[in-house]
Amino acid sequence: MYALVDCNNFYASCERVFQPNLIGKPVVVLSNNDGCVIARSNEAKDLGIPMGAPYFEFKNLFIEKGVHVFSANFALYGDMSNRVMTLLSEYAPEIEIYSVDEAFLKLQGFDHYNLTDYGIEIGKRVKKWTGIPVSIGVAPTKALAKVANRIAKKYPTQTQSSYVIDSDEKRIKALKWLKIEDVWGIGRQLSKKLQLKHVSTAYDFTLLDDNWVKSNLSIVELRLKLDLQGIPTLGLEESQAKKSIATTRSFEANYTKYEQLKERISTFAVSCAEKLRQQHSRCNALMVFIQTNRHRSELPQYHKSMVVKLPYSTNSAIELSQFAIKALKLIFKEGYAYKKAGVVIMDFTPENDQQIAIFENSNPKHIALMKSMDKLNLSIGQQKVRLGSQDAKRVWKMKQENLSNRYTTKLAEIIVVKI
DNA sequence: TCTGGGGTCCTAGGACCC
DNA sequence: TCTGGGGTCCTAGGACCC
Repeated sequence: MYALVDCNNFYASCERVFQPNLIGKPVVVLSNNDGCVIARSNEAKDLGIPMGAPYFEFKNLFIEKGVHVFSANFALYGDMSNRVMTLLSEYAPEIEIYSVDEAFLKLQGFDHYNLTDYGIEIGKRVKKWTGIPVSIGVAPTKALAKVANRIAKKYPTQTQSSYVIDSDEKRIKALKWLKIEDVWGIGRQLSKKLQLKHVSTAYDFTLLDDNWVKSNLSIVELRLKLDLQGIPTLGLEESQAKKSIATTRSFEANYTKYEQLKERISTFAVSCAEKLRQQHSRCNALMVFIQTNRHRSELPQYHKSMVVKLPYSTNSAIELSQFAIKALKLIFKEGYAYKKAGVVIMDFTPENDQQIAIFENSNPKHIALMKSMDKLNLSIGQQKVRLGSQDAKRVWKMKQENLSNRYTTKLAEIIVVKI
């Protein structure tokens, strides 16, 4: 059996751990730049606030309804996530951390356990030790565990939020209840396509012909279908090194000058390089993109990206920044108001089996230099040591008007309890 | 005025090989 | 007049997830 443990309204719940007076009240968390809503407490959902709601459109409603608003505090959420995952890994021999707020546990050798009770026990422990409420779905396959989790979330009883699908009757009942567009792996396009075939529930989907699914949709949907039928097809995935790493941002204002974008692109490349060194890889290609504001269709639009194959593999911030700027130079056009840009690095090779190129190689001196840079930034603060091409005067700032403290990762911001 | 960020996988089609 | 068959690799674009 697989258990899917999912934190309820994760970011909103993280904020509530440190402001328990907000329990029972509507809470939302905003994206970077305080752009749009990315997490909502149940009370906020009940007010009809949709996922992705633009803050500026909903600001008045928030004030009127007393919604508590937070800017995204990813340092806090990341740390809280680690705490939850560490705890969960004690409850099963194998665990797949599926996202920041979700994990699959493989419950092998639990034949004599009451899995509903086991789920409740996990939930209680996580709540008590981290303050985060979770829902738990248990079933013979991953896709069905997702379904069970939805039921646990939707119908929590007073003290528990755990549901087990352990018979075919329960499986069919659950699948008949679940709308096709709510199935894990069926997004907007696929559900539209399926509805044309008169598939409106997950159960209808499992009745389709395998060949039809494979040839009209794809192998992915066929695997999903089998998994929903109770035939384990999706296994636990091992955590592996990333295949691409991205740093992209929307800007608070529009940028029209090349120099402004150059600074941003350089900083993004430096940030990618740092993440790359953390996983001990080098990259062999990078992509740079710039784009205007797609929400301003009355303005001239321009989207452009460029992939650069590197002449040698590297994880040096200096070299990646240089290549990224070269690419930017080629795609930048005057006369547009740029709103967003990013750098994506890909095609990784391990740090320590570097191919020596014939003509050009990564500067070997950068290895020691990057080590020092990482060490300094780790001890004195992020981005304290920067390249000359980066924001020397710290002009660039993200809009974060309602940022909470980094309670768990910054000593100066630790929670104070008055007794 | 103001609309996020970071990933994965699959498919189709083109280029190329013998 | 007549123009094969079987592969691999790469890329762009699209779909999905959180």
